[in-house]
Amino acid sequence: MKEKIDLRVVKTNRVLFNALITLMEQKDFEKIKISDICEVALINRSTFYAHYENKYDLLLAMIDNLKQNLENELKQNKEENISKNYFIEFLKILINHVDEKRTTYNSILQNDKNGILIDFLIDVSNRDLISRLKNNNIVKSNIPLDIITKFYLGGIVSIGIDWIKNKDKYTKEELISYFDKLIPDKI
Amino acid sequence: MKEKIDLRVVKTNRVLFNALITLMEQKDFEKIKISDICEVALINRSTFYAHYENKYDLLLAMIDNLKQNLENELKQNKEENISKNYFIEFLKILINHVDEKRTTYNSILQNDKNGILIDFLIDVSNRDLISRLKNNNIVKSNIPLDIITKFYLGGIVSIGIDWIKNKDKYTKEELISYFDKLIPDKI
DNA sequence: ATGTTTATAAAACTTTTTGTTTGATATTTA
DNA sequence: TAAATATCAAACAAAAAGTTTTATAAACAT
Repeated sequence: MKEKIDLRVVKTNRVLFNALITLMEQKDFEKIKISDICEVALINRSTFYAHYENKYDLLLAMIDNLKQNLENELKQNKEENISKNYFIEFLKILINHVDEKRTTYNSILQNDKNGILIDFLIDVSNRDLISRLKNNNIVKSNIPLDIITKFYLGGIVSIGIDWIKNKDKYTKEELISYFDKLIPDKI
Repeated sequence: MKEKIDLRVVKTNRVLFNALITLMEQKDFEKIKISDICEVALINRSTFYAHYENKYDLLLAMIDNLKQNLENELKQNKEENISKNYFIEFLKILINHVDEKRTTYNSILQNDKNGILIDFLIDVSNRDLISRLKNNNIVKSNIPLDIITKFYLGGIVSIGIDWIKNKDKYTKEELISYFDKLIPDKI
């Protein structure tokens, strides 16, 4: 039941993905025209429409493709390497994967709306968080302070997003108590 | 030097913000037309262009407005309340703020591209992370497991994004060592 | 190697959406 | 109440999206 994909289709997908990445490095996703993509990809606009409904559709396909690549790399490693320290092993592969496709990931991250939210949270909460972490082991480690704050604020935002999207999963009080436990206090 | 803003402008901004939020709850930002926004806001399209260049411009203004609200609330509390536990105090205000504007924040988060990346990272790394956290104090606390993983993966993504955007700030090896220190291992 | 299938290109076209301009009207400010 | 100016209405131009048709070329199957 394996469906063979026409070589031409594979090729078209590749040039479309590459064109999108190239353009996303240059400008906002919003401002990219389908005709731009086709021009860079050197394909006809009607061919684009034969494959995708719009540019967002194309973006999702490209991201899905990335995910498949990563999953393959992880799978391959699992078979070869039988290390005890799974998580560090996982991180290494992940980081290499992202490093190799850095421009792609960067272009995806470049124009996002969440990032704006996170940035303003960092902006607004930095001082209070640092005051909590002060005199703590973490701060005494040789990790740069801005890395530490990014880490904990990233965690907060991540749970916060979950809380926003799932209103009745837990109360505000529970949320606070989770943060209180997860973020190290003075010792 | 205070510039007074015409009441009509204030009103127009408000209806535009509200219209955008309403529409973002219903569909992708990509698919929202400026004419949609104006229709919902009950203003003329030429009025829109008198204030904003495009819908992304409007979105940024709306988010900036949110930020100002939050900052005011924080400032007000700082003056009134002189508690020792600054960070928990901060979190309470933040959470109340987000809770009150939940639909707004939700609509912003609904259609983002980073979220897709984070989701697939969660998808792909869950098992390995849990295996690391197992037999650890954190997992033994009464925090739900999916909250814990969201927290640490959020932290990882947050630093990861920083690393992607600032190529030469630190090496892959340093990155790994940061994660190794920040994420609790078996005790 | 050859006939068949099918993806792509080309071009012309319709529709949608954007963005601009004008002058009249209504609202705010002082 | 007068002056200033934001909004509206309507018509317009231009850009981009999306569709359709036919011809061509590339990949596939046998």
